[in-house]
Amino acid sequence: MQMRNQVEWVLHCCSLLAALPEGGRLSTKALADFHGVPKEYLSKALQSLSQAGLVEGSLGPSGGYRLAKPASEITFLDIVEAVEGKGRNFACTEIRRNNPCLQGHDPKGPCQVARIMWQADAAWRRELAAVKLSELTVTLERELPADLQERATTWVAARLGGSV
Amino acid sequence: MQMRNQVEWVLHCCSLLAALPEGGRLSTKALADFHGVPKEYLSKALQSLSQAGLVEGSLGPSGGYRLAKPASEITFLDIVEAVEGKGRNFACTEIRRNNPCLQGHDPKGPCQVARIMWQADAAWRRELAAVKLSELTVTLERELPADLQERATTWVAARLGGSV
DNA sequence: TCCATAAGGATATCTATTATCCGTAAATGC
DNA sequence: GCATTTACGGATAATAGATATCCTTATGGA
Ligand code: SF4
Ligand code: SF4
Repeated sequence: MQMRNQVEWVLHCCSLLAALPEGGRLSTKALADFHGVPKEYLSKALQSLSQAGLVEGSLGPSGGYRLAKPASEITFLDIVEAVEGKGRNFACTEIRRNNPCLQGHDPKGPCQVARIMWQADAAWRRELAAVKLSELTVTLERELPADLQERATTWVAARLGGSV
Repeated sequence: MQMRNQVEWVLHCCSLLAALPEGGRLSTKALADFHGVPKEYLSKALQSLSQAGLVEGSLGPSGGYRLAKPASEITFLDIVEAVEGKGRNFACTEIRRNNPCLQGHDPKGPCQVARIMWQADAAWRRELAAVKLSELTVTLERELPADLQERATTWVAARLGGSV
């Protein structure tokens, strides 16, 4: 039971987008190069973010992605669910209905087993919902020594799109 | 990101084993029939439980499984981890090392992103660890009307192994 | 007009889950 | 002893899901 790699990718991407100057954008290509992941596949993940209303894509040269709302209004849960889906991590396949000696019984609603598993799932989501993207101030970049941090900034600046 | 079906299966199996009379056992076949799942594959899951020290198997006719310790000393987390593994649900693939403009930097330890994801994972496990198998008193069976509950009891009794 | 880009459909590749099969060894009853 | 029943483990097949690539379309900017 492991999350997709896309989750790690988009978290890094969002962290980068959040650090962009006002009005700036980054293209899929730039994001893919920066993180060393396949561009086409990352594109799918970014489209998921876009459909979830977390980022906005724009076309044409100097196009690319930017956050669709302030980083303080985006939570980790938003990002994770955009890529991973909102489905619970415990799926009940209703095996109780297969029971040979209980045919004819039509149980209504989930049982205690499912309730407990879903409660744990809810705790996980609650934890993620409590962290805003804007709180991710100590990102990959910020944890770097100053010189490397600047190198990254100029690398990004050289590829900036949008109306900066 | 979904858990295996085996998790649902073994939770039901443990619930059944916990309700067994002292010294009683149930074979893989009985457990598979009761839940309507493939016997051979369920067997793998039960072997996982056995290796985790949660249940004890015994050979020969009237053999089968029983809990290896009191239901009050087994948590949901024990059961889930036995089948699903102890690995975290967020795997860091260290994509930060792919970064073209940060070569030569050797980051030590996980970043803030990973820490947050792992914290949520920990919350999920904490929730599961807080529920003992013995607290699962309102199980599938107990939520049934009395007549069906008795039918299930006799069905199980007819297949009981061990020294009852 | 031309190019760079997001978006989405189709499809291939790879990996993990699900499932089945068979052989071995131990316990039970005869 | 002997046949039967069972857990256990290895090998393998079938299926679903994640990963990755390719191609087409529409749009915005120069
Ligand atoms: S008894 Fe609970 S876990 Fe089992 S199939 Fe029904 S709802 Fe799902
Ligand atoms: S920066 Fe964090 S999430 Fe990204 S690769 Fe490193 S440890 Fe993993």
